[in-house]
Amino acid sequence: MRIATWNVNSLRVRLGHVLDWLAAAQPDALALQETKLPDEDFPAAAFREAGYEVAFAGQKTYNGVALVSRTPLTEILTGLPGYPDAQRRVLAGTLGDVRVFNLYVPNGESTSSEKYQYKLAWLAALRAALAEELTRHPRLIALGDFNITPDDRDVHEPELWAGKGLCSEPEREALRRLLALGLDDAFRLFEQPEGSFSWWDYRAAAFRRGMGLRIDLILSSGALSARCRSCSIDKRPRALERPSDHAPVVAEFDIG
DNA sequence: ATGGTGGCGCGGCCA
Repeated sequence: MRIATWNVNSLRVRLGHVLDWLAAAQPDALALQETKLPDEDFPAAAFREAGYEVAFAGQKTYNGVALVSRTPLTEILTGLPGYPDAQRRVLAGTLGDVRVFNLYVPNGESTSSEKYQYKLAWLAALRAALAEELTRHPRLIALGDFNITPDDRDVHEPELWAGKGLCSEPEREALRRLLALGLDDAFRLFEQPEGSFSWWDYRAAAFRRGMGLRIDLILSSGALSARCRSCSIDKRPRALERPSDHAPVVAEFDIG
């Protein structure tokens, strides 16, 4: 199974890029974040014509997540159980015997922001939800825009980012607590080039200058990590005209 | 250079 995640920063603007990428990369499933579309505007027909089923949980202007997959998802869940939230950030479903969680973790802004407290509370609720799901689904993948750099290898200039939002110790600790449930950062199961990032600010020519962060992650439960054959970032779409500020991340698992 | 760019949607928020 080939599965990918991509924060597209408006599916309306990026639909062409996404369809082109699906045709080229041929994933079995793709998790999208920041679709920024109400459900009535979701371009389901375009995906079906490309041979993909769709599930989505969107809203106007902000947030919004979707899963496109070769076979339809079952047991679809939106949101985190016990954590009422108007922001559409979670969409889970089952493919075969694999439970898939598509996540758009709150950005958190700066560490002094109210949004940062929301982010940490949200991550605690996510941890509880994943812990419960893992009791029933030993094969689980949680992927998406985590808005957290796991460690300083994932930061272009760690001294500049030290302690700041996306790189602060409480956020990294929250991520480690997710991993402690029995999940692996699939990217780090393999040797990777230095300076591997998945997001580059639109400003200051950050992509051209290689100034990015790795905040888009694919976490796999141990049962799947043992079958993970590769995990990589596809930077090519970030170099297109009018790109998303994120690149897709892809993992391949020997299952099925 | 305490800025810069982009999406949404038309002023200001969010990333």
